[in-house]
Amino acid sequence: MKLTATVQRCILHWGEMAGRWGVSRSVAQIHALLFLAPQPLTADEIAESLSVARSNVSVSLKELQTWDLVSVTHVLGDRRDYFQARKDIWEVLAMIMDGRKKREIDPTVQTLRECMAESKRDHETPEEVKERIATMLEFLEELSGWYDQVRGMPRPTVLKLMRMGTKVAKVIG
Amino acid sequence: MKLTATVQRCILHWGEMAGRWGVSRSVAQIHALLFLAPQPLTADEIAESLSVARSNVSVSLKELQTWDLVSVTHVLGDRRDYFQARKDIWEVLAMIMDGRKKREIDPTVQTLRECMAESKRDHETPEEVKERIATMLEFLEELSGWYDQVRGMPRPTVLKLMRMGTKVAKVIG
DNA sequence: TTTAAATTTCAGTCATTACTGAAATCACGG
DNA sequence: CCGTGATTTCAGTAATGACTGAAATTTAAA
Repeated sequence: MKLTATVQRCILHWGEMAGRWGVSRSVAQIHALLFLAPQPLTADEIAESLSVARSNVSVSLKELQTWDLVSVTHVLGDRRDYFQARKDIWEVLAMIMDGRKKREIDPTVQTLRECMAESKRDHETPEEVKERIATMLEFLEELSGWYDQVRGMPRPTVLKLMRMGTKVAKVIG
Repeated sequence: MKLTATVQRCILHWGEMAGRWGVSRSVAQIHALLFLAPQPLTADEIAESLSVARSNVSVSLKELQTWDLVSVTHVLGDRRDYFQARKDIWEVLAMIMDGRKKREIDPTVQTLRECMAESKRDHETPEEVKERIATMLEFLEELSGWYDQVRGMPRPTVLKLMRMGTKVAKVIG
């Protein structure tokens, strides 16, 4: 499948951003391709379009599926898997945020809890330091709880809140 | 400087998270150390505490300063630089979010704008695809603007909003 | 059950990034 | 402006992570 210049540019940029986003270049490029593609693509088509090894595509698609960003479909009379990406950009962001929270925040909260417990019978560590750890743990837990609450809201509500911007602050005084 | 077991544990965890956060292990460890340290430290103390090369500390501290997470102080009659980290966890998060926005979102908005402009005189790319790019650009711009608004609010207001949780939605109907 | 297409696994290679240590530079006191 | 201590630069090396391609496995039609 030949890609148009505009599409290529997007895919390449996505790939360049990959490092900063904590995924490999291939994963990002494949996601960009599937996100833009009008119809689902087979793994072979993806490999050819992006000039990467077929096996690389396989692994990358697995990762995109663990992020819940890509799913598999089939066409009648064709044994091959067809892959498609979530097209709703809002959902895409939500999936990425969920993933980041799970991978970046949750393990840290876990570790900090253990550190707190451990520090109970630890008489070397200065109180000040223990307190700093405690504060940080509280903060992360509060943030985490807040995120879950917002995630639980219906999307139009969140959008409305966002669109009100600073006005919300005035309304609630 | 000898580190207590609890402190060590925190620093090591921070280091392990580093990859996912898009910084090097050293940068993360140094940040953790300075964040927990009761008083500012010299580069040499840091290098020794963490067993990393002095030059590595130098480079890492530079990076932490570009993130506005670490600053330099001095003590009278001592030519050495003393480094301290922001202790306010809220501020720390804000700095990290600012940095991520600047490095991850802003360049993407920029590129998408260019793609849009380019796609005007591009007759190969299907309308559907162009539209998808446009939608994503709009979304990122809206998100970006919203973030700036919230960043501009006084901290107590944001905290109040967060603590209200889902109640906000009910208040504004 | 056989066969062939489709997919995945994995060991090895390649590329990238992080880190070290020596040498160069800077900054200040004398 | 010389000398000493502090800091930075940078070339080389080490460590890490990504990618390839061949072999193994799975899947389903015949």
